[in-house]
Amino acid sequence: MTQPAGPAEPDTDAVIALTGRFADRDRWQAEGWCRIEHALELIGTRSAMILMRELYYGGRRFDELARRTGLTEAVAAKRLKQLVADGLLQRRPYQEPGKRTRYEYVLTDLGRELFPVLVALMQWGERLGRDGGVELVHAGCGSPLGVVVKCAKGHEVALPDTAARLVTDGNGTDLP
Amino acid sequence: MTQPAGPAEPDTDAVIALTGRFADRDRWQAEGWCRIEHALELIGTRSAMILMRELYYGGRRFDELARRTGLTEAVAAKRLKQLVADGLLQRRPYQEPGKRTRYEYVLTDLGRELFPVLVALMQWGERLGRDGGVELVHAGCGSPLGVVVKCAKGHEVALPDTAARLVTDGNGTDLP
DNA sequence: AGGCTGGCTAGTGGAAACCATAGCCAGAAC
DNA sequence: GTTCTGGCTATGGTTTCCACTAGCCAGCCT
Repeated sequence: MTQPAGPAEPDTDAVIALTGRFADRDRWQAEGWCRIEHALELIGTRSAMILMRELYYGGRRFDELARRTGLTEAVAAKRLKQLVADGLLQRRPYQEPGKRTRYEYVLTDLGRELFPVLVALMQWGERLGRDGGVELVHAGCGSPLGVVVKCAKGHEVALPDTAARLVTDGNGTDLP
Repeated sequence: MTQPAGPAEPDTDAVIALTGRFADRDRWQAEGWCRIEHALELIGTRSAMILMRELYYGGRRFDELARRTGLTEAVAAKRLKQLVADGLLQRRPYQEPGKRTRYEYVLTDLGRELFPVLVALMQWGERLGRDGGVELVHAGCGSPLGVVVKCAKGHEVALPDTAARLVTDGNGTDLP
């Protein structure tokens, strides 16, 4: 009667195994230390993410970006300015013949490296089962794109039994 | 004189190549169709994302989740309720001996499948170069985790020259 | 019976995100 | 010059996010 659901479902343990100084969860906290939080400070808004999407699709010019994301020009201007300041985009002058100089927004290396995040989000969004939608496929073979979790040595980390260990960066700073 | 920056930097073309009916960008729009937008409706807030992080670290109980994310209990309660309603988490009763029945939050399959998104965000967050931070490593070999963009047939898609084609889902619905 | 504790809920308030509308400015076109 | 256009900026409003404080309720402990 207690824990009726106990053995019925496979015990969904933590995906990330904690070892070493991280084993005792009462003695550390990820808040403020987490790289996810750092990332979200830059691209944590819907407008930032869908502007990046539009840039991956090849959008460059201001009014086109605003129109195709459905954002108002005010929001688009503010967010683009922030993305440039944060180094994801570069504002670059261009000039069509017989036109005045204008500016376009192009991805920097940092911006281009966000691609796996977008792909991962798309892949997960597909799981939600809403119909319609746009899907990315590999240009070479035509089959859909996704992301795979791997370690630096190339070992693929399977999802159901993903295990990991936490480390700080090299400089031995103490945990908060 | 025109396009002074033209050949200087490698032309940062669209990461995603558009072909077929998508080639003419004026004739379609991703707005409302994009799976990224669908995904962001569920996990587009900072609180949702860091609660998921805490669940991956093994957090389960309400006050622990609230405390370790740094969220207020009010926000944590609201967001957890939403995550349960959206199917990322499951609210499950448990009872420690001599205590009353309580509820814990555990990841569902849908929630567990979000893991690549978190890893991708962490990987990108590392690029931001803030010092400190928590990093995930492969439990087996100890080297850091990341994500790799791959197609369903297993071809790895290199970042600098990622190419893709857009498709609708099978049912041939027309584009907006 | 009264207190304590875990797990919330309610009220308030500030800040940020977003939308809508309107206006501004530089410079090519006329 | 005047107009037109692309690329913004400004103003005002609604909604959402989040923090802070306070309180509630179930049920175990005494």
